[in-house]
Amino acid sequence: MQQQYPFKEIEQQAQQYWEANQTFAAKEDSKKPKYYCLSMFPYPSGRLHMGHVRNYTIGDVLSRFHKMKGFNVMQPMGWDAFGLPAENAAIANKTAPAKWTYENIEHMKTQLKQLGLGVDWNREIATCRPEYYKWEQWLFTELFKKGLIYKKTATVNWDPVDGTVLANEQVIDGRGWRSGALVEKRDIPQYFMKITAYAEELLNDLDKLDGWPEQVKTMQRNWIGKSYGCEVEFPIVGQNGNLKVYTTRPDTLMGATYVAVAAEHALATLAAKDNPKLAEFIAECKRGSVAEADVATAEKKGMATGFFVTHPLNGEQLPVWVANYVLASYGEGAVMAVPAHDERDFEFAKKYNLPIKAVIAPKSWNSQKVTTSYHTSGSNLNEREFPSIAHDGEQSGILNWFDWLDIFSEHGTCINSGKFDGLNFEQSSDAISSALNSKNLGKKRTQFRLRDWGVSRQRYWGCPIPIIHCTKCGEVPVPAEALPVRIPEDVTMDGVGSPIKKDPSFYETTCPTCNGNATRETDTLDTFFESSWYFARYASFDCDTKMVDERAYYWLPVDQYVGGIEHAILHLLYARFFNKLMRDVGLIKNDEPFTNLLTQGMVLKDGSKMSKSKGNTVDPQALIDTYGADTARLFMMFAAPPDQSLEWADSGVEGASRFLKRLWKAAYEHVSLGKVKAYALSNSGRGELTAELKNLRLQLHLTIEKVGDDYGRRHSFNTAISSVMELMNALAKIEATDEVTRSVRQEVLQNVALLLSPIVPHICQALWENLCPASHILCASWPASDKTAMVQDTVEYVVQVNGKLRGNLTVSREASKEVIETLTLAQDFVTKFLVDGTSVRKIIVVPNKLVNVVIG
RNA sequence: GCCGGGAUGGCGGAAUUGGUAGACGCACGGGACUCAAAAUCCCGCGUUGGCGACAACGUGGGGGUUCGAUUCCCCCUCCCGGCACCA
Repeated sequence: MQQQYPFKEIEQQAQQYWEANQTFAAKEDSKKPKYYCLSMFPYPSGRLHMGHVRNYTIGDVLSRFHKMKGFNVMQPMGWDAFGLPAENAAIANKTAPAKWTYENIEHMKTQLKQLGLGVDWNREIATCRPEYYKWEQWLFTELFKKGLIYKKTATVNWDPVDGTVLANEQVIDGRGWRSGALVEKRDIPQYFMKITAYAEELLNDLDKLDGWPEQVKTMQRNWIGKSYGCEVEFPIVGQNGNLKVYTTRPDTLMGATYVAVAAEHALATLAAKDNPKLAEFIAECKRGSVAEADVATAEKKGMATGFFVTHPLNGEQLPVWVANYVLASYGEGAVMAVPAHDERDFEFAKKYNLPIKAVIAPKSWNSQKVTTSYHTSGSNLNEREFPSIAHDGEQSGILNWFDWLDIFSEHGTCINSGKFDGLNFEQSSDAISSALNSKNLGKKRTQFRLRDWGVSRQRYWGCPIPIIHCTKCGEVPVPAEALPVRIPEDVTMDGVGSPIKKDPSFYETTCPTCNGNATRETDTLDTFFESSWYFARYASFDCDTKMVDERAYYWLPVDQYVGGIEHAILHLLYARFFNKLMRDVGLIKNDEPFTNLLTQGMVLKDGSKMSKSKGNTVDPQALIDTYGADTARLFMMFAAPPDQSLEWADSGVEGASRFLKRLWKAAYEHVSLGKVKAYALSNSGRGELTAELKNLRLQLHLTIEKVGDDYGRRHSFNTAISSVMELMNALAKIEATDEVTRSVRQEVLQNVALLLSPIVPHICQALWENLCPASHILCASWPASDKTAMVQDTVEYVVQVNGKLRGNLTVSREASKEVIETLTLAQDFVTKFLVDGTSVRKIIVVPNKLVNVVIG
């Protein structure tokens, strides 16, 4: 054994050993419980970043731990290889996106191998390979035939100067990132997947996902957004037909004072026909990005259309406005505005002097005497008198208008609503919807916020959409035997549009149905398409006859999925959707793809996400070169719990490296004294252990329990490491070299190697070779704790007086509550507080923990 | 704007079910070793007062529940992630 910790040598040897022995090659084996551990595959951006190191180390720790626990583990790896950055790099470097991508994959694969991941590289996939995307093209055609994919127009960001569609990311402050031109919204026909047909199941099945973080399930629930409301129709004055809106607050219908439609709404278009000012306003609304965050934070603007609608219940005529805060894509693209009970409507009404009419009061308010209708043009808006108002027992005569509003976006009791007065939310919703129903002007309806998934992209570096357009036969899916539709890889990118859109050899074809001249679809699929089913392909990575074969029955669902919290909604929802689609075409049997989910936090530097644009990246390669993979892995796992963001610190790496050096040194000094068998009770006939060694063994076996629990249940790798550090600190204090001490030291070191091997596998394998030359660490299983070593004779209690720590009390393990109370009251640090006629009011004893004496 | 998270010493974090706040590590200070430095080892290290024993304060801010709150409830501030074409 070398005296210095030779990390380079150790890591190379271990990695060669794993490769030569195919240590991590996964095989179906019904005798063992399977454990499919999947980390989100990387986009091959060029070099590994710290987020990758963190993600893949977490996955590797869990994989290796479960392997030791006797599971049949599969940990695969692949490449999410289509995407926008390849096109940008290709334009910048004048190379083909494919070449750039394949070179990046080669480089990053080398880097990943240096991390020492227990990955089955035989199963490697890259989504840009025809063997892979052939199958999603096949699924696309199947779903198209089933009617689960359809075409409709959708809005995109259009750069009028570059003549290209821009991603939301490429729109900066409403302008194209390259051209600087004002971006326009443009409607083009695109393919959509009917994810809304699965909305109910996607929502309900969240309840089955006990192994998912609650926050992720909540985000998905809110995203799917099932709401119970009412559709209301407002007859349009002087026109045939009604303006339909959807509302979750039918109880406020009597307070509606105007109706607002999106700029894209048909009524807006109609009104703009002979109203140039309105047409200009609509055009203005259509400038800027389509991203919801931009729309929602924009200043609220609107313009009257000149149309009026009739209130379905009270017959009042309400103006129709075009408003930029109404989303065309949600509900009906039109809303009834109730300024008194909706903050956005209120802000809008104030700005444009629209009436505000309060119709809901908190439950305990005296409704009859409340004056409720005001116009914002009044000069004394901010101080209104509301006579006889009692709010939850509190008397108040004057209310600020803004307080009034604050109170009233919640549910309450109807006021100023005629026959609905006095009804609560549920009652008035029922009564108002049935009133609408009887007039045939509305009904109850559930609504999802979730929209169908637009999968068309006007880009080159993606999977071609397998549709042929024939003037006679229409849209014809490419027959299975003609798949894949290959994306040509040898292209030049000029920055203006997609090369395949200008390449007749790609798009000119014949119709599979009538054999006449036809053209191929030149849009490609959203790259989320590829990442929505790769987890299933790993099980059947080499199957060339089916998308997935019966091996998927064995491996699926994924037992543990690990990836960034930023994927909490989109990727994870699409993958769940695809799992159900594949189930429904008979490929797999499970309902949900990922049984357990661990969402890792970001790696930050100076408080913000490491990114090239911010220039605050730390290259993991330098870290591995200087300190080795084990140090990199140890630091990553030690610096923060996996689900929290991790602040990068160079000095912390130094500390991790120091610990491994100390560990190596401790083993070296021990081994250089010669062989010794690990202490165990069965061969303990060497007399009583000293108290010191007994305590060390107690700590060892408590640590074994804690670390197993931290890995398996808590995923708390940082505390697992710190408890092993404490154990090593305790071991370092023992200097004796007699046979018994050495046997206990051997026991500790052997177990430390096992406990740490999921995190720092290379050094642990080398330590084991030296500690136990006859065996191999990969054959060793997870250690069991020795219960007899953990029996303690005494218990230490914390003693509080009035909740403040005042001392400690050591009692025998069997001491009764009464004995503990008596002993506590005999302590000086308790009695000194018993002065001036005070007495003991109460004694609280928390078994094995704490005594609190309440004195008063 | 909406949805979801987060905030604890100089720093990263610990406290697992309401029960010792600050484990473990970093940084820093002192000491040992050394001609010296690095490395290594030992000691100290929330704030304030005190020679000390000890005492008071202390988990983003304000309120509440409790014998006891970093933990539960209400309100607020700031930061992070997502918002459907970045992946």
